[in-house]
Amino acid sequence: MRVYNTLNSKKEELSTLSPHKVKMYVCGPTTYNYIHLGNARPLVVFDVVRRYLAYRGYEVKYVQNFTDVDDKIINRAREEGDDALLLAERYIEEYFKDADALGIKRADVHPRVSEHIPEIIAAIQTLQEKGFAYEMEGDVYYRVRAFADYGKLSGRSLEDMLAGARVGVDERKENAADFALWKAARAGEPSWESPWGKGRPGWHIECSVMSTKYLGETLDIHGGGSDLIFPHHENEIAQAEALTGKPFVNYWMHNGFITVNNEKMSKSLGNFFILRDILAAYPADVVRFYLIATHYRSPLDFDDAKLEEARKALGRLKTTLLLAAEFHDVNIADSGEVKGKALEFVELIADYRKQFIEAMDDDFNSAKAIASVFEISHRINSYLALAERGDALDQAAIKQAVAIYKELGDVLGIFVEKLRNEEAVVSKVLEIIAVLRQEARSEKNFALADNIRDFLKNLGVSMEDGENGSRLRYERSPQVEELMVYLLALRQELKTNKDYARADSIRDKLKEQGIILEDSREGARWKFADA
RNA sequence: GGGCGGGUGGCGAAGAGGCUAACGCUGUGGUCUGCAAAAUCACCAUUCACCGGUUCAAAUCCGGUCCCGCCCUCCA
Repeated sequence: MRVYNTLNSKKEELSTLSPHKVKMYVCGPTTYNYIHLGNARPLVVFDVVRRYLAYRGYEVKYVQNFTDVDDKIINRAREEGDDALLLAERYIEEYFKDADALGIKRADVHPRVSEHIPEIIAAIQTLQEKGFAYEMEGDVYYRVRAFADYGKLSGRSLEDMLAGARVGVDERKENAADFALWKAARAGEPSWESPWGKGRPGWHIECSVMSTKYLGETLDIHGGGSDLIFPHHENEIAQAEALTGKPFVNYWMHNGFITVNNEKMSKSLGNFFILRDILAAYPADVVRFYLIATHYRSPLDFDDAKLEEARKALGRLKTTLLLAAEFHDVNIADSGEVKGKALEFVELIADYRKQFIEAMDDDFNSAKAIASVFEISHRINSYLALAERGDALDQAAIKQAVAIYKELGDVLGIFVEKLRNEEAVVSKVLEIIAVLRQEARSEKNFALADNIRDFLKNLGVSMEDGENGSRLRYERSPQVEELMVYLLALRQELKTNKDYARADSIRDKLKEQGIILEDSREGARWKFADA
């Protein structure tokens, strides 16, 4: 398994500290707002990395922090007249809603800065004792000159940096590149007692302290967006390695940015899209698919058309699941064995799984891996087109192929059922049925009208005809499934009677409500348009 | 100014010395179908920003040119 390591700009064979175990840390968000799409990329990317490592037999310990003490949070809280820590807490909760929707597995530990102040103070003290830090009027700075390897991650020398550094240099610092470990408290800010007086931690120290606390002095993998390479990760290395004298991280992984019109999506440019808004318009698995259909290190340009394309592509993959489920017949005994043509087919699918693994083994190339998933989808569809529903061999072959297909889909996390409001759907479908009956009545097609009323009655839905149409009352809400089964059967009857106008009208009305009907030789199937 | 990364069909996107340059979207034609959709079959880059070089062999390596993005300031 090979991993691209930012430390030396090469793909390297993954060799973990302990066999079959991975210690992994990913920089989490500063929680002063809802996360935007750019924040979502590393979440999804490293979630896939984590799932894939687990799939390959690694036991992964995954830590992701929350920066809940920071200038941004303090400013935001001040604007809103809120308490900084409470505000941060609130957005942590919102963060989890988004992450859960995207199918991101929770980290084993989600440490927060505010809960690690003593450890951070102790670390700064140690740095000071070792000569890597100095205090200036309640502020503590890291002495970059003292760390010989400074710049090894970002590939720049201290001299390079000084040439460019001219923005707001604090004259008190020994060196322009020195960065804050501890900031003296200003009025109205959250602060903690320390040997340097009241204050709070600088941004970079938290990650060094919390990652090593939960994962040990050396980590296998540390991930984050590539905008963190400098200065954040460079500083993390300087701090952690000065503290422990050991290598901090063996593999540094960085994801590329999301751009809008080829400009980086960022909070400061203001061209960002709140994930919550995107999720209101597109299912989470589509967003997830969009994010991993491109290699994680490549830039990814965002616009609606891209999501639309992802929706269609993923829809194709899901159709295969639907077709296979339709084909599956519980009444046919499955010997579990396949031979002949069926065996060849299953072997072909297994071969694509091998290709999938090869792609993912090569620096988590999910874009390439997805190609194998499409191949499998395609092969299953083709096989299905010729398969016999009553054939035990075909049943077994499809079952095995689909198992592989789902297995790979789950590694990527792209086959997620959308949670939906069942009641809302039911009332929409009921409405359609009611209108249908109304039309039948006005056309004096009482046989059909009564048929509908009887069906509803059996479900516990009563229909009371009044002057202005009919009123629906029901004690318990019927299932979408049973309504659809009925509606489809009814429509089939209409089709048999060549009443195409009415049959098409049903299809159109359902489509308006986000339900797609597709006729096939065996009958009709239905699905949600956004599933 | 310094440090990175990139330019592949109509679009998105893999490929990093040698199989017909994956895969998806779009488009075209056929099958299926009452129609639609879905599925299926077939077609759609002699060519990988440009110029030169290395090699039996280059989209892939080397040199140069032209564009584009990112970092050097909070940012995933």
